[in-house]
Amino acid sequence: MENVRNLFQILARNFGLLNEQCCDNCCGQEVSLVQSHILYEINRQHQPSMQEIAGALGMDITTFSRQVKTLADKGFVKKTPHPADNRINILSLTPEGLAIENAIHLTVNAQLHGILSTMSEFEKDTVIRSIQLFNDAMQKSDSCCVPPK
Amino acid sequence: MENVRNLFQILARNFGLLNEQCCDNCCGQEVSLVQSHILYEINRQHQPSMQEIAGALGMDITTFSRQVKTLADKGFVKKTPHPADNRINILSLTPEGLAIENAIHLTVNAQLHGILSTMSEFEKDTVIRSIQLFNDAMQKSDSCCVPPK
DNA sequence: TCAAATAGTTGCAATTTGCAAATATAAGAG
DNA sequence: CTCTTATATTTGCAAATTGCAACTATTTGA
Repeated sequence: MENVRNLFQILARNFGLLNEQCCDNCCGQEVSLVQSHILYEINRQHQPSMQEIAGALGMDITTFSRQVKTLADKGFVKKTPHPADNRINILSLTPEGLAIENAIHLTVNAQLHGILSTMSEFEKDTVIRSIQLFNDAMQKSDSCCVPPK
Repeated sequence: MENVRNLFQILARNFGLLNEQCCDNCCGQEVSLVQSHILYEINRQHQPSMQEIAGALGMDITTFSRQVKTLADKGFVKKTPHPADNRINILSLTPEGLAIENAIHLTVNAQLHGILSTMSEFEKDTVIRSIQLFNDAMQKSDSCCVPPK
């Protein structure tokens, strides 16, 4: 009841390790862990700008700019000028980028399901619903998870 | 039921942001995020060696060695040669290191409780129990969360 | 007693990071 | 319409982080 931090710290660490390993396994030296986060978020959003993705990930925009350039050079991400505002670049995944994102997604998802498979149906449902609940609560709380300005 | 990855990806990301912000807020330029992870794990284990902490965090031992040196130079971590084996260094927090770790712990814990406070008692309990359950399942699963050899 | 194993540290060289300053474009005031 | 200001993104640069290979120091075991 008290030590909530421990739970989340360990969870986040373990998921991070799993994520990193999966990333290594499915896409070899193709993309780094942070780059995989970028692919993930571009895929998730609808015609996002650089700012939007960088903001969602809490990344410094200059660091982000360079990482996107790397991904674009590798042919995984495409930058399209916004039709109504040339300052803005719309980001999208190329077919190759999408393939990598999908590979990572399937691998991570399979690992997670493997872990959940040790539980009863009821427990599994409860765990999933709980995390959903917590994510929603986090989203609503503006005191946190808002990247610094 | 299907898309478990999304849930964990977002959870881990948001907790990461929260963790980072807390770290900035309580200890200013004192320690970086990775260094805070090191303090956390040293505090958690009982007379740990370098290998044990680096292993738990999935960090490369050489990177870890340098980070520990930085922390030792700052006076937050102490390295004590193992009495029975001089190759091994036992790591421990200095009072200053412990103070920082405690400050981070309290801040993160408070934030998390703030988020949980928007839920009913029942929901709160369920969420906490669920994460406990999942962490245990992860620990048992040897297919993941085992840093690459 | 000496060859292998183990713990940890350094020498690089590449990558990543973020602040400050620059560029490019758009929007608004007059 | 023109000039100031705001917004989006990129670069310069210098510091911090990373990891592989090689090295040192100790211990273990044949």
